[in-house]
Amino acid sequence: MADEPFGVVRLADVARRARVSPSTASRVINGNAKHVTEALRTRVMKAVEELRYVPNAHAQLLARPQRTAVGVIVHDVSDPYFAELTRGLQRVAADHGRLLVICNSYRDPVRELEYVELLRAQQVAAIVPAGSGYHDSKFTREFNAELRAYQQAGGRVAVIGRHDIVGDAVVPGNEHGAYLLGTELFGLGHERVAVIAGPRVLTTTTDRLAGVKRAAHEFGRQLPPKRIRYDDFSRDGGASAAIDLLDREPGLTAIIALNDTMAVGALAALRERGVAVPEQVSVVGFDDVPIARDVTPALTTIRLPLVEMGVRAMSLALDAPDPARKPRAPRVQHVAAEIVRRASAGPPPR
Amino acid sequence: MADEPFGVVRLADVARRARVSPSTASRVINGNAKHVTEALRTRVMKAVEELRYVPNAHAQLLARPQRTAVGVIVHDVSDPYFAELTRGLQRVAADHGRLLVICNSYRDPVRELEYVELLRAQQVAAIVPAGSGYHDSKFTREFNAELRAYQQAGGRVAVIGRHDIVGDAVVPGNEHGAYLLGTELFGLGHERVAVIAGPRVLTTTTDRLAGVKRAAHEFGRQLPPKRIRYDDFSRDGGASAAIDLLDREPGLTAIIALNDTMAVGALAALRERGVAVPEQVSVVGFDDVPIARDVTPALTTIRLPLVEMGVRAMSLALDAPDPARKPRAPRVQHVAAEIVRRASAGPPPR
DNA sequence: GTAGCTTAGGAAAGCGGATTCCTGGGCTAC
DNA sequence: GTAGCCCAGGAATCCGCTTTCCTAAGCTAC
Repeated sequence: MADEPFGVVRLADVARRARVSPSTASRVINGNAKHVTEALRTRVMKAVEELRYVPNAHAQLLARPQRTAVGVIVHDVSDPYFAELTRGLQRVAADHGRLLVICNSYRDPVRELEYVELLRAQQVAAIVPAGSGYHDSKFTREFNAELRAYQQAGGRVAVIGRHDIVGDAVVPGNEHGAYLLGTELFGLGHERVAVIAGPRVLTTTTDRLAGVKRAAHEFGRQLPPKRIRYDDFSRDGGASAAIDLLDREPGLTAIIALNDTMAVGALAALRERGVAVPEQVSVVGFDDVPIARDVTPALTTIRLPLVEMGVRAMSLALDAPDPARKPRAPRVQHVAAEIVRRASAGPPPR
Repeated sequence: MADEPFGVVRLADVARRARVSPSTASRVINGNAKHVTEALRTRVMKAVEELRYVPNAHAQLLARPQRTAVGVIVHDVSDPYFAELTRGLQRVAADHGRLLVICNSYRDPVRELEYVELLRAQQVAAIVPAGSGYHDSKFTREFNAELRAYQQAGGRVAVIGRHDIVGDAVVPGNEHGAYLLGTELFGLGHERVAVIAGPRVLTTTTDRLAGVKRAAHEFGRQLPPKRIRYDDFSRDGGASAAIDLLDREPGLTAIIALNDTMAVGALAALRERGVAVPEQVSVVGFDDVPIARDVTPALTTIRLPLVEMGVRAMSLALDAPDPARKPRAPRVQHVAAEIVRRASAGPPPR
């Protein structure tokens, strides 16, 4: 601790202080100390200690191309859906001794593209694009081209929740989950059921909507456009959509929110209006985010094993694929959606 | 698009394809194209396009030491407290064109130390340790030494919510906020007030506890150890602490949870037990996390402007300090805590 | 026509480390 | 006593890119 170092400490500084060559210092630091005497060894370690030397990761990566980080591109980590997903991703990454770089695209396709480039530039070992795809074929093509170039160079790709993108994939049962929601509500006898949907451009919206429509169809019911409201996948989006829907058609008896965050917003809006849930209007969500059970009434929703999905995706990304497989054949894992019945849905008022 | 490239594409490949020297290619790509003819320029751009070339960031950083990323070390991004903080950090980082690397320490001091080393190795421009400090002087010393070495090398450090660490700081009014909580409850006439606290080793716990004690003292009340329960800063921690407290002393009339997540857990536990909030027992939280207003009853809590705190910290980290200042004098910004009265606290039952 | 500039663009020198290739000293073995 | 080995540890090369340095071609001006 004697003399405080100034400026960046480099390997050469350590070597000089230990009075050895950089080669020797490097060997000691990297554990390839087979050919180094104990005396030199300790001298080097002491120097490292005193100078608080940390090797320059960039130089290391250049010299020995060994990719250490992995990247995930999510819409927004502070959204509980992605927070849970990330937790699973992180766990596996950590188990593999990998650093997880988290990128928030805020649902901006351009930013998503930029992040792929950035992660590519960082030489990450794997990229995990998580979250909905976009109905935008130009973008999708671009995105795929970028990803393919990355794979070409040895990068691994595992996608969560998209089906339009190259690479291994973990695909949640969006359509099926929404179908379950529909059958639940129609089964309870609801006739005027409205849907609070996320942005139109997102494939998640489309997929889930399709599930609801299938259920409606099966029950011989309609889901006219006026009963569908598109808004942000956010609490406030859910709230304003609910208000809007109710203003247009006060006779509604059930609302299907296409994610929990929106459902929470809807709940808040209804409470403010003095509409009793589920006595007057039933509300259901999707995702089974942690807070779903803590709002009042507790949310009937579709459980997606979010952490598990993250775990699986990162495993796909990091476990080398079976070399016997056709390299171009991506592995796809479907995860089942199941309904969680809580207090927010009941029979329609009569 | 003609021939698919194979393997990693390097600058040399681009240069070869464009039939120019690597120097020229580099100049074009970096915009230093002053000395390059339009003809060559377009040829290079075309090659970049076709090959989907992305420069190796590590090589770039080595050649032109220009730090581009910033790192934040949080306990857990999926905790809403840190999610909000991160959102603020991210916003400013993005405005500065910086990539934000998020590291989850899961409240493990050792991991925190490792992450500092890792971020140092990555040559990040700034490190933002966010979240509580630890009562562990050996660790604190180590952590500081590591951080100081980083600063020595030109790195910037901005801390959120710790006071025992070098660098600029954003310090929330933990003690004051808790004091407000105390005065609120004692002011309402509660006498048997219990506290659900986070882990003992965290300075945040100590600070907030101190605030409650000050309020108690001011009101001539006691806060005996049996009314303090230490547990994880998590929903389940809050739930089990609440149960425990109530089992020991059924006559409690108010519970102060030292963060919202624990408060939500407490609320759930009480609901399960059939204890009415706030009629029988008042519950208050701390942080004003987004869900605080969506649980029932809506949580009376202490607002910390979390996003704002993130913004400020990252600004401190990225805006060069006034060169006139003494370099060793850290800038400290205090952020005020204010009480948000909602439905979960009321007068004690009589 | 030649001296003196300017400028496009190629060659080469690092950036910080890992690693391969050597060198020379200490052995063993005949 | 010397040839042949082994091994510790130093010298040199390379990773991919940026940038400085330099060369030579194209100008202007006298």
